This record gives sequence, C-alpha cells and structure tokens, in this order.
Amino acid sequence: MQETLNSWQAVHDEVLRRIHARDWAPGDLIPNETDLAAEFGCARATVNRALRTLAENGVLDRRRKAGTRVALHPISKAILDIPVIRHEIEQRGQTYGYVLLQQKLAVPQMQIQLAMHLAANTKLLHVKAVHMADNAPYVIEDRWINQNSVSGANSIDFSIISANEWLLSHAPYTHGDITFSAVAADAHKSELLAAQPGDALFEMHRTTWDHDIVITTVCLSYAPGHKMKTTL
Amino acid sequence: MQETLNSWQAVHDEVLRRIHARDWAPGDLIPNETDLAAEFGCARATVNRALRTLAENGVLDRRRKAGTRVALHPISKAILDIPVIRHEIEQRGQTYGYVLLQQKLAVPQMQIQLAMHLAANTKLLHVKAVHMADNAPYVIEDRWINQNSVSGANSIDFSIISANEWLLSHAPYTHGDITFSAVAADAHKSELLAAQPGDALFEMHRTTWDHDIVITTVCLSYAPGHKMKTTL
DNA sequence: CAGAATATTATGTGCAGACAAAATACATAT
DNA sequence: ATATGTATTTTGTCTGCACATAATATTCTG
Repeated sequence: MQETLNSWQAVHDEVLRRIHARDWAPGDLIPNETDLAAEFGCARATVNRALRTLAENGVLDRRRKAGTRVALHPISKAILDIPVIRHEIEQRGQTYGYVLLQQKLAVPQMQIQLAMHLAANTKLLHVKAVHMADNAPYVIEDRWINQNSVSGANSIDFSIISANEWLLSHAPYTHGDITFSAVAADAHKSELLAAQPGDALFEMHRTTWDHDIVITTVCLSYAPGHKMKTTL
Repeated sequence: MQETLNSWQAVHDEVLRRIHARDWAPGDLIPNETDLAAEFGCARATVNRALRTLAENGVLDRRRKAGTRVALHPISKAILDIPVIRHEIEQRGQTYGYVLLQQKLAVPQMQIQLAMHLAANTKLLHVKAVHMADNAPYVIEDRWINQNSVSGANSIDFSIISANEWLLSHAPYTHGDITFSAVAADAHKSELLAAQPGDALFEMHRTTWDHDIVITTVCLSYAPGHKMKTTL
C-alpha cells in the first residue's frame, strides 16, 4: 500500500511516474478512480482532478464505463503564445520601432475575400506596416480590417499605435484561425525586410471573428532566420 | 437576479459573454467567487471551476486576495497538436508511405551535440527517412536518438516502423522544446522532396527529454507549400 | 515613523456524498 | 437471430463544508 497522497498534484505526479516507469504502459487500462482513491488514501474527487488534468494534456484517454487508459500516442500539444509584437520585441531587450506604410480603404483580393467570408466588392481598411527590432526590420504586418465590425477603426491613426496593438484591446474576438507557413520573399517583401528576393520567410496568417462576423485578417512576414519557439 | 446557472460550463459561458459584451472590460475586477455563486445560484466550487478554466485560457488573471480581473492583454494561445506523421496523413484521407534512407551510428555535428547537451564524440543512432502522402514526398525526418536513454533502439529496424512512431510509444518524455522556422531548400533536401533548390521549406526542430536525459532530436523538413493550421 | 506582528480577504484545494450521463453487457421479447 | 429494453459500471460534476495559502490591510510596538 502506498503512502497517502492527499493532493491532486501528488496523485498527478505519481500516476505520471508510473507511466514513465512503465508500470502502466501505453494502451494499458489503469485502476478506476474509486480504487486509486482507496490506494492513495484520498477522495475520489482528488483522483478525478489529477486524471482529468492528465487527460487534458493528452497523457491519458478516458471514457465513461470504458475506464482510463494510458494514451497510445501521447499527442504532443505545443502551446504557442502569440503576444503583441511590441511586447515580443521589448521582452528580448530590443528597442521597438514601427513604420506605417499604408492606411486606406480598398477592396481586397479574392483570396482575402474568401478567407473573410465577405460579399464581393466590400471595402475594407487596409493597413500595412513594418515592425522594427533594434532598427532592423523584424516583421511586415499586412492587415485588412472589417470597419463594420470594429467601431472607430476608421478614425484611428495607425501611425501612432499599431493596428496589432489597437485591435487587441478594442476588438475582442470569440475565435480565430491561424496558419503558419514558409514562403520565398518576393521583391517587395525582401526590400521591406532588407533581405534578398527568394529568401525563405516564416509567415503567419491569422483571421479573427466576433461570433460570425469577421474582424480582421493579418499576414505577418518575418525577417529571414526568424524562429518561433515553445516547449512541450 | 440571474436565472440559476448550475453547471460550470454555463457559468463559464456567462462570464465570457459579459466580458465580450464589455460589462466587464479588460482590467476590471470582477465579483468574487462567493458573490458570483450567490448570483448564479450555484456552489462556489462550480464558479471556481469556471473561473479557473478561463484563467488557464488566459482570459482572466487571478491572484489570491487580490481577486479576479479580466486580462488586459488576452494573450492568444494557439494550441498545436503534433500528431504522429502517419496519422496526420491518413486523417486527410491520403495514403501513407515511408522510405527509410539511413540508420547508423555516428557522431553528430557540433550544433546537434550542443542542442542535446552531449559529451563530445558521443555516438548516436542517426535515422533519416522520408514520409510520403499519396506517393508524393511529404516530409523529411532527420533524427538523432540517444541509444543510452532508449533501451532497444539499437535492435529496431526502422524500415518497418518509423522512428517517429516507435519512439512515441516506447520512449515517453517528460518535456521537450520545439522550434518552427523557414529555410531555403539545399540540393539534398530539394531532391528528396521533389522540389527546387532554394524553395522555402517549413521546418520543425524538436528535442525531447526524460528528466535530464535527452532522448532524441529531430528535424522535420516539409515539402514546399506545407501549412500548419490551428485555431485560437 | 519604521518595522514587525496580526487580522482580513480572496482564491486554492480537500472531503464525503449524491446523482447524471455515457457506454457496455446482459436479458428478454418478437 | 435480431432487435429492444434493462442493469451495471465508470467517469463527470454539483453541493456544502472545511481548512490552507497567499497577499494585502491594519494594528501594535519601539
């Protein structure tokens, strides 16, 4: 019998230890909550909290009646924090700079219209800017804002505050989608980023929504060599 | 007074609704758990579960005694699921293929040695393979395995099961780090991926650990045009 | 007035008991 | 044999209560 584990963290750690020690191998059914609670000398709710957390992290698979088993293929979840660009740069101790290139109403390309589920010929606010780190180009922000869904967006001067930052605190979104990819720099992007045409650029496309109304679509093109890091 | 909300999900949704409706603006202190429980006609534990979940998602900031407030900069968290490559391909309804290119003991380059915190001249198992989707090259897997930390790795024939898949179910890790970047294809990679030299490739570098012992480092180079998608 | 001791307050977590919901296994009826 | 209904098992979650813990506010003391 086990020494009593009366915190959900202790139970969490012990279960994880057994999995790593292969006492419980991938695919194995582990004892039910009631039995584990008895073994650990704690309440079932405590075991539940521990196992639920492990399931959220993809370590366990749980199904009512079927029980709890060790995940066969522990799905790794990488959590990417997407901060405001200014914060991202300042947190590395670099000085932040910002250059607005364009701010005008226009009808976007078909591709953007589709991504935003827009009626044809809808005019959007097009904002284009470069964010600088230590006076070197860091990332190009190419953004389309749905002025109908963001009150006041028309009257903002995005040379003072970046659209990136303004939107975050003025246009809360309910959900969004995000895509990462690699593209070769065209002449325009390479010039803005002080790079060579053809250089491989890391890009992030993001569209955010307020329920079923689109707020904004942005394409961020990072300077060559950019890496996005996180942990598992 | 509110209609009774007696499930944590209902409380969760109502709090989110109020934040989104700007009843509670970013930075605002919201009522404490006891008061909310009274208002919603449920137990404090139920409110706690809802608020805790929202805090985990970055929507709320909570501190003992100081109370709960709406996050000023709702840090967007994009959760990337990193599945087994075979599953990733099969889930799209494509047929999976796999070609082992190399499996031998060798001393890795300095760069890899550093990433893995290895003593100089340590021999590792080097596995190189291409994963195919519908008979087209999908991704190059270039992997180094610390044979000392993974018992049995030496006697596995990675032409039968991919290292990617075998390791996941035979070498559980405690933590890891992961980096995404864009690189231009060199002659070797472009040939393996049926691409042109200079094409922009999406790359993922991943190193996993079992406590303080390194298990494996892998570089995945995706075919041109690859996109990694998720939601916010 | 400064600094230490103490009280207060909000969240964090534990416990026991209860019932709900889902999924399976088993029994029954046609 | 097949379809349907019922029992059982396991996780999911709610309740009400208690105490722990962290952070702040207040009081006491020199």
